[in-house]
Amino acid sequence: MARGKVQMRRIENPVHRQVTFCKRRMGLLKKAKELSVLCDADIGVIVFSPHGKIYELATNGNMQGLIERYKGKNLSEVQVESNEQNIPLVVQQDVLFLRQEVDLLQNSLRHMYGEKDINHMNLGELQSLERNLEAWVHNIRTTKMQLMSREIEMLKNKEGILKAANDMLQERIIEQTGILDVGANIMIPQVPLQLTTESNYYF
Amino acid sequence: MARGKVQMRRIENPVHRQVTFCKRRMGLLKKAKELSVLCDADIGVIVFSPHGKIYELATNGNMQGLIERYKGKNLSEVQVESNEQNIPLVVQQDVLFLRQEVDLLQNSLRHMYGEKDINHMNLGELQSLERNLEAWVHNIRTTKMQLMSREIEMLKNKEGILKAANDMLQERIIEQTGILDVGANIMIPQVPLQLTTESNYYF
DNA sequence: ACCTATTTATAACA
DNA sequence: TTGTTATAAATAGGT
Repeated sequence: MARGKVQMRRIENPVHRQVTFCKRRMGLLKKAKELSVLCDADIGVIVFSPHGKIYELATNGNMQGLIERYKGKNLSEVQVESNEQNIPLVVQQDVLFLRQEVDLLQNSLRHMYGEKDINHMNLGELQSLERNLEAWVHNIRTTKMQLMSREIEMLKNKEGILKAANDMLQERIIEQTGILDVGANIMIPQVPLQLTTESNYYF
Repeated sequence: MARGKVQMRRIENPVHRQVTFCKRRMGLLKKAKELSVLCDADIGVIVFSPHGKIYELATNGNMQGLIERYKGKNLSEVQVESNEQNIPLVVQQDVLFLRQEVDLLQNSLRHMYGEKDINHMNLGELQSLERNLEAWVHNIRTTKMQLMSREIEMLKNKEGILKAANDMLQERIIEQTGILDVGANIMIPQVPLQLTTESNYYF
């Protein structure tokens, strides 16, 4: 499609084929995601490479569910009321809980992708979602702090190195000129130990 | 992609959305076919329209086979689990399936922001993500508050109705028995105006 | 992986 | 829907 039109048949050169596979595969998945977001559609893409490797995309975050939906089949219904005697209560509760969790997460994913409204979620769902997001925000803050600590360390190192270099240069100038007060204007300003303006941007 | 760049979010105008869905869907399937031919890959694409209509492409001509192949590569690892004697196999399978689904969805949520792991994001990206999540949490809290206000209103109404009914019943009893102190035990307890225990669960 | 000359896809409009 | 066209995106071939 560029630097020359390509014929629609198998690319015989294995190197070219591999490169094209990689590039076009990424393009295909990108297009699928875009279609999903723009038009509020659920899309699943499965790609088997010639060597059997699998690449996949499920815009609702879960290929299994998509396949089930495609096949029009559902999980077996666990009849809580009628089967109580056969199935331990804990297991029933597990199933119910997991189903709720799946619904919640799918709802969340849909909202994130499609900007759908929260107004269709009930209080329990909102509560759970809020907890998840807060945990997520906490993780992000932790990661940010780690990154910033590293940045601060790095800046301190730089400062030390520059100061040493500066000292050295001053001495050399003194040696060469014999005039003492020249060095005063070259000194690095002594700022108190604090975050740089750039670092503060990230808060 | 033409006559103006488009933002990557749900197209609100339903006509535009439908047109774009039609065009991009065709584009996506074309790209999938091309990748399949050029690079000798097997590809399956499933598209659910917002109204549940299914569009599909299986380059080997058989979606079922593609799905079986996909499942075969994925499910074999997970099957090893403890067998509890009393629980029907279908239920065990349901639990396994749901657990897998939850994992996948959680993973998706976690990795959704640009498909990046938090640990590989830079400060700017983290900052942006944090802001987005905080906005989301804020929306959720607002929605929760609205829901709860409605619930409180409803409960107040209920209280009023019950109290009126109670008053009526008391009067009737007084009329019928002529004994005044019977009604005292039927009175609704006068709780201060506050959230119910059930409502407090949601904080 | 990164770069661009070209080819393709497609948004807006009719 | 379908067609047209100006423009955005994807990407083939090369580095």
